[in-house]
Amino acid sequence: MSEQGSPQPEPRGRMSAQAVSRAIRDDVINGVHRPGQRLTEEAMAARYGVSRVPVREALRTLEAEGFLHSRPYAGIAVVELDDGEAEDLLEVRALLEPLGAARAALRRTPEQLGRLKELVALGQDAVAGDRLAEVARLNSRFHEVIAEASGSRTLTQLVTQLSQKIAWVYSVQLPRRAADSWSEHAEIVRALELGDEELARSLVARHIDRARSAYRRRTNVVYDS
Amino acid sequence: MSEQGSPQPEPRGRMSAQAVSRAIRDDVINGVHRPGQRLTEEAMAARYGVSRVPVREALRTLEAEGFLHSRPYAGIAVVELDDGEAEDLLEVRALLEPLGAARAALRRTPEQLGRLKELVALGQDAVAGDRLAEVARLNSRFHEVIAEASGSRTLTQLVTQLSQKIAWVYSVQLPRRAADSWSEHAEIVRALELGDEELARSLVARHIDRARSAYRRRTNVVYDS
DNA sequence: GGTGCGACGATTGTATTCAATCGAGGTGAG
DNA sequence: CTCACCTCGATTGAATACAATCGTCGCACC
Repeated sequence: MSEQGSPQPEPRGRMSAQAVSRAIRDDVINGVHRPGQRLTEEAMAARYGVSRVPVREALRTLEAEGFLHSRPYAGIAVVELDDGEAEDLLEVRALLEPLGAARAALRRTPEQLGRLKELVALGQDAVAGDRLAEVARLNSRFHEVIAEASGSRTLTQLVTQLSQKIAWVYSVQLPRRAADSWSEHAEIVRALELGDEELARSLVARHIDRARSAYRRRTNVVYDS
Repeated sequence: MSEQGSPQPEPRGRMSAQAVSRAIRDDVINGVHRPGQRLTEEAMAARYGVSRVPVREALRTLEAEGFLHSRPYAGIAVVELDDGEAEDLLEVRALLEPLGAARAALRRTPEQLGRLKELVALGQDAVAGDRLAEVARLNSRFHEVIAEASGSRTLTQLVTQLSQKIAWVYSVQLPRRAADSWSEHAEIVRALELGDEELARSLVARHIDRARSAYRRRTNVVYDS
C-alpha cells in the first residue's frame, strides 16, 4: 500500500453512500483501484471523505454487482479478471443486446430517443477530443439507455451491469480506443427512431460482433461497444 | 403494517449481515414480504434480531440484486413485479442457460457432477413430499450449479440472479407446482456426465422452452426451471 | 535450527447515538 | 369550505464508539 498523497481526489462536496458507490465504481472501472487490490474500509472512508458506514454500504453494493469480492473478516478486494472474462462478457452481451434493441425500436419514448442522440453527439465529441475515460462512460451509458428503452427491467439491469463490466475490462486490459463505433451508434439510433425492430436487432448484433472480433485481434477498435 | 407477533421468526442463532441478506431474500422469494411492501430498517432489525447497520448492508445488497428499490429518504420497498417480468426472465434465461450448459459439459468437475446428482435426488424427494418452498430452492440451486460448472463467472452471476428471481416470480404469481421437470433435470445431468456439449445445450434449451410455454398456459407445470 | 504456540496489532463486524429529511396532520387565513 | 403553511413525528443517513476475529511476529520449546 503506497502512502496516500491526496485524501480527497475528487472533492465534489460531501458524498453520500450512493455517491460513494458511484465514485468507487468509477475508480475501479478506470483502473484507480487495480484488480486484486485490497480495499480497506478506513482507506476508502478517508479517500472519499465519509465515515466507514456509507463506505460499507457502497462496498456491499459493488460486491453484489460483481466488481468486488469479500469474505468475512478477510476484507474486500477488487475482483481479479480471468482471461476469458472479456470474451464471456461480450458473448453474453451479444445474446442480450439485440433483444433489447428490437424491443426498444417498438417502445422507445421520444425523450429516450433525444437522450440517445445527445449521447451520440457527446460521444463523437469525446472521441474527437481524445478523452478516453469519458468515451468509455458514454459508451456504457448509450447501451444502458437502449436497454431502458426496451421497457424490460430485467434487460435493463443485466445490460447495465454488463456494459459497466465491459468498460472495465477494456480499460484495464487495453489502453487503446476506437472512433468508428460511434458512427454505428448513430445508425442504431436511426433504426430506433424508425421503429424498425429487425433493423435495430441486426445492427446491434453486428455492432457487438465487430467489437468481439476487434477484441480478439487485440488491435485498433477498443472502447467499442 | 400489522403488529409483529414474533420478533424472531427463525431463531437460527444470531445472524450476521450476510445471513440477514439471505434471510430477507428468502422471505421476499417466499412471499413473506410482498411486492410493494415497504421495509423499514427498524422493523427488519427487530425481525432478524440485529441492529440497523447490518440490515442496511443487506438491503443495499438486495437492492443491487434487483429485489428491492429505494430512493433517498423515501425508504426501501419490495420491487413490484411487472406483468411482463416473468416472461422477460424466462426469455433471458432461455438465451443464457443453454450456453452455460454447453460449457459445463466440457468443464464440469466430478465434484460438481456429484452435487448435481445429489440435488436431483433431493429435488425428486421434495417433489414427492410436496415441500414447495424447498422445491423452488433446489430448482434455483440446480441451475446455479450448472452455471458454476460452466467456469464462467459472468454466467454464474447472471444465472444465479435470474434463477432466484424466477423462483420469486413463480412463488408470488402461481401457487402450483410441477414434478416432471426433475426428470428433465436428471437427463441434463446425464448429458453433463457424458460431456456432450450439444446435447446439454439442446436439453437445457428445450427444458426452458417447456417452462416458458407452461407459464404461458398458466397451468400445471410451475416451479419448473 | 525448525516448529508450534501465544500475544499483539490491524481490520472487520456490530451497536449506540446524533443529525438531516420527508410526510402527515393540524391550523389559520382567505 | 379550501388551500397554503407550519409544526411535529417518523424514518433514513451518517458518525462515533465498542466488540469480535484474523494474520503476523516473536519467543520458547522440542
